[in-house]
Amino acid sequence: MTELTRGVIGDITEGAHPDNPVLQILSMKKIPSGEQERYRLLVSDGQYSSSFAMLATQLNSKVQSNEISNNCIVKMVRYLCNTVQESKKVLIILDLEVLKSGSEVGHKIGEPVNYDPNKIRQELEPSRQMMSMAQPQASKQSGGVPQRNPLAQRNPPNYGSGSPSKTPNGGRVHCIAALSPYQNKWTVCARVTNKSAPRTWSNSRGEGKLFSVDLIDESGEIRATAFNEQMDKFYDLLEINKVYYISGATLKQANKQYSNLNNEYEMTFNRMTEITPCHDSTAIPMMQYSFVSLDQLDKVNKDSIVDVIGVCKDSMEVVNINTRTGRETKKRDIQIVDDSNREVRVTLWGVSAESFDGSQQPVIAIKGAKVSDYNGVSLSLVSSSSFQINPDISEAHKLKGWFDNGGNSIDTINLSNQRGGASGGVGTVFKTLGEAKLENLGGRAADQADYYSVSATVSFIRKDNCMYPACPGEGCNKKVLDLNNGLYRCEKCNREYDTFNWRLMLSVNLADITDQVWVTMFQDQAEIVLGSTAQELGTMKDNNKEAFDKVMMDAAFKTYNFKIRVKMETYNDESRLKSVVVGVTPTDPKEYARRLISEIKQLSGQA
DNA sequence: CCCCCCCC
Repeated sequence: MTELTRGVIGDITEGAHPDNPVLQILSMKKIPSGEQERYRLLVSDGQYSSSFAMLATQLNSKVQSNEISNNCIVKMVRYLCNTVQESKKVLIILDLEVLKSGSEVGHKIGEPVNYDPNKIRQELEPSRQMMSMAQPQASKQSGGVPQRNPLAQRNPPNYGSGSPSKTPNGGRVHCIAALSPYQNKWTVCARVTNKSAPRTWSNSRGEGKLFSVDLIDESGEIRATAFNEQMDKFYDLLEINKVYYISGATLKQANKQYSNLNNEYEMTFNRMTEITPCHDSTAIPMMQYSFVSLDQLDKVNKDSIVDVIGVCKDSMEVVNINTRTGRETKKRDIQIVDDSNREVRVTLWGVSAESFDGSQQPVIAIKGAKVSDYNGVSLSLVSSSSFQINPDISEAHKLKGWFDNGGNSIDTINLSNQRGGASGGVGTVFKTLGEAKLENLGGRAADQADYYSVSATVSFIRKDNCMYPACPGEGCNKKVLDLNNGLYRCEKCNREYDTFNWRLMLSVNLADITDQVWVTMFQDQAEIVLGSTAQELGTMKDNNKEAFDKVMMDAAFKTYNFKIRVKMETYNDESRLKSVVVGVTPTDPKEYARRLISEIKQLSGQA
């Protein structure tokens, strides 16, 4: 039978820090606090009950998954007790193990009395007992009366693992998790885990420069930003991996769209802010992650920021990329896999891309990757992201063990199915034409393309102007002018040729059961749909109109999987969505039926 | 007070 650590709530509020105390969670309350929800818990040690406990936000998922529920018995593996508002105690549970589920226990154990530090401890009876499932022999040795854990009081009070509890001025160190805009006198002791490059901005509200850092302590994490003068003051002082006392910054609601740090607030340094290095800091953790298992990524919204960990199964070469804004940069795609048997593509940029070495198939832990819907799901690092190679954390060791013991040869599902993964075909997410219109694909921003795949039928092909004589110059393909003297002039190459190539630029209407759309198909795709080469068609067009018309006729009412790029394009101040087919394969009826079945299962909740 | 973050 699982026993509670009787009386331990009193011990903890008095400053003790026993290892692995066992409590029962009597009830939970969601605290309304902005976007980041928090749970306050009514806990019992069998003797006392108190609602002073809060769940660290990284454990919220255990409530949502019902692993933590009313009446469950938990062992507090990591916790800390802080004083807020002069004398109020708050217990923050950083990590716990559920020993017995709420449904297994089913009721409140004993008759705990509400703990009031000023009253109850004086009336305390002497036999406070430690009983735990983990130490049955301890209770036997002491003649059936379990003793308190002898290690219980060795740790210093308040901070579990010896983090500084005093500031250099002798004040108390606050924990990051307890910071809020409603508290104005505080000092935290925090490690910098990430530091951005300096950046400037200029918009209608003004211009300036800034940089930001991610700060963590044992209780939690927070982002801090320094603008203008504060950037000049603190940029060189704050170094990654070093620890600082920080006080007097502004706290405001964090915009979760741009961060996945587990904090509903973020910090802005101001002219009152003081930052001094801390040299007594071994216990401040190095990094805090909230990993999302790869099999959960398809449930995450596009553009979300997530932490992931995986084994780098495959690493592509570095390639040069020209961005839309004309800048040149480098990228490297890697493929990471985890023990949910999923793999996903991750894109690294710039220096990270160049220096990354995937040859030893390392574990990579990524903080703050951005979720993209390209080819299903893929991830991309952004400037606020960071990653660690083979970090010394349990998740990494667990994954490496899984990978080396068979995980590396498992047939995984590739969420970024560009390499012949589970769903095959032309890649990207399948939608109906109706869905593509409804989701406003391509309409989010100028010059921003969206891709989707659709199984659709060719309903009409425009014959007029469907092909043109093109420049035979290597990779040119521009339209040439027939000089009617056997020469053809290309304006782009600024020269005449004695020959030209036929190029197709086909305007095609596609239909499925939901809608229709006009798309453009260039050479390669048009040749597949027409079943003839551009050269053959060019000859027919000039010499055998009947054969040409027959090709066009025969091409209609055939069904393909089209991969379509949608983009907003503007001509003469008029914007319209333009759809270009970038891939065509015949629809395989078996694969199509399988996809429909899987969609039906998902819609009916069976998947 | 930023929040752009790239390519297929």
